[in-house]
Amino acid sequence: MSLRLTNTLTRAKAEFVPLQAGKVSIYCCGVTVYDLCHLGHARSYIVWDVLRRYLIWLGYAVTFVQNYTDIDDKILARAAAEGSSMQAVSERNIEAFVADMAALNILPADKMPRATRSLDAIRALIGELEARGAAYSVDGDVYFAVLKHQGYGKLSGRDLAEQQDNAAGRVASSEEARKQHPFDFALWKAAKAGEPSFPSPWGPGRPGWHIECSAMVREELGASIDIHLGGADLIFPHHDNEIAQSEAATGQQLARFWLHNGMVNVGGQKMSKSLGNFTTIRALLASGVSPMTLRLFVLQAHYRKPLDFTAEALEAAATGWRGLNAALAVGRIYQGLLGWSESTAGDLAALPDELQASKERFSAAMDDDLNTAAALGELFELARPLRALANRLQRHDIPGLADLSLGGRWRLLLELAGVLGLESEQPRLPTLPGSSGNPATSAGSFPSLSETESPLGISAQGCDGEAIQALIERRKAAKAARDFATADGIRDQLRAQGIELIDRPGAITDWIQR
RNA sequence: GGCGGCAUGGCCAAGUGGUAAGGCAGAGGAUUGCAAAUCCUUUACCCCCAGUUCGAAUCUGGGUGCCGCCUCCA
Repeated sequence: MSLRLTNTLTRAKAEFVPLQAGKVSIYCCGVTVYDLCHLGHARSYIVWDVLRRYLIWLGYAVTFVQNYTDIDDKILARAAAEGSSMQAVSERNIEAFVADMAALNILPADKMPRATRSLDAIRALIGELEARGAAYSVDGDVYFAVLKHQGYGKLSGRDLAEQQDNAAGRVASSEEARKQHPFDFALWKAAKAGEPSFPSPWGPGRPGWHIECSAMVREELGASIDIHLGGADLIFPHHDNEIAQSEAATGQQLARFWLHNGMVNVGGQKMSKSLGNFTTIRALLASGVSPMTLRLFVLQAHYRKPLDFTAEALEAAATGWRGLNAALAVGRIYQGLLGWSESTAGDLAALPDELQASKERFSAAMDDDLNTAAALGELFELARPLRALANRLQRHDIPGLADLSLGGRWRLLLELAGVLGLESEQPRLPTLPGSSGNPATSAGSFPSLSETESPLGISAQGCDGEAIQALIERRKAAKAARDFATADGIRDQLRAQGIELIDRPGAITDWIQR
């Protein structure tokens, strides 16, 4: 088995072979930091995070570089609107980006260059292009001459001659007059009055959008890299321009593999700022959607296809994640009872045939152009017996020998889920009226099972377990009196607060936080 | 107009020549005072037409519908 990826450059799946054995260099187009990230960004960076995790799992040493575009018209506009500076807007949104990515369990890039800190490399690259005759300057602007570059548009499949007519009229006429060809694009823009600018051989100004990526790739990873990532909306013109700039300067192929993710749609239309149909990552998380639910939602579709964002689909992902989470968490919650730990529960080097086959199906799915939907199917299959075990333990059934032998399955599930960046989440803390608990003390500990506390151990974790227990006692009394209306009322009341009561034999009632 | 992509059960979504994964929702059963959870069982002539083939959701041709890019965009 070997990893095969769809390469936009050839529009075909091809076996992935890195330039240097055992090493993979990846450049991922980052965000323009003029605003918060939305679900479209989340999808893109989740799937590329999975690509990266899978390559690491396969044993590659991966170097992952992702840029911040912190010079841009929109950032300037935002700064002007709020009376601050380009730098202030950028810093704020970079901070938000880092927090959002961390919340989604996306591994931070190895290097995160910024346009404002890469100006030397940018100016040097523009200078080279000019010297080679691939670029020309007009009144402080510098443009790339697309006609001078053999094969311009090869990524998007655009033909300059055919495209010329369509492009005419789409560009501001004043700018068009200065260009030799309508598709020529700015490498350097002369400063306008009142805007921040940087010195250059062509006069004060700032870099065009595309050039920063070419410069950063070369500076951080070299002339030729293994994989270049981005959203499908970047194919043209951004990536075509990037290829033209880099290859005109170095004479080498910029990237061997170009991977592009599909868009997130809302009501069949692309989520975008201009349509106003976007949901920011933090708004979604603040609404109670868990990060892992979002990952599951994204990974249940193939990365190249459009993904429709609906409340229903998200709800389905949330329910699905709850089941998967139960299986992932069982070994940790009942560690004392089962004697499992992540390092000792079963030998992953000598898996029984059934689990070995499962692992191979997972790999085969991932090898096939990151078929995460199929890989997830395998995870759910692995999880089923573990969910059943979790349920029995929740009801205080004593685990038998067959249950204990599920340790290897649990560890395998943990490992494969980890490749997708799915990790079991601790139950969220209940918030009860009058609760004065201190959530800060609750992290990380899962008490072992006992007769006097909830099996999930939440009663000891900073919420008002006594209040809940008192209600449970009242309900128990009501049930004994066959006053089910009162009993159900208490259960409904707690449910509204996110507490689920579970009756089990012996007139014992457990509760867990949803 | 040019380039590219997609159409699979109520919803989401895998599946690229051999009689349709998985998730959600639904139905029946076990369990339950009722729930919740769990377990078992169960729900598809794969947009249309024609063709290739012993055999097609999967290949070819033609339709129809939808989406993305061609301006900033993950």
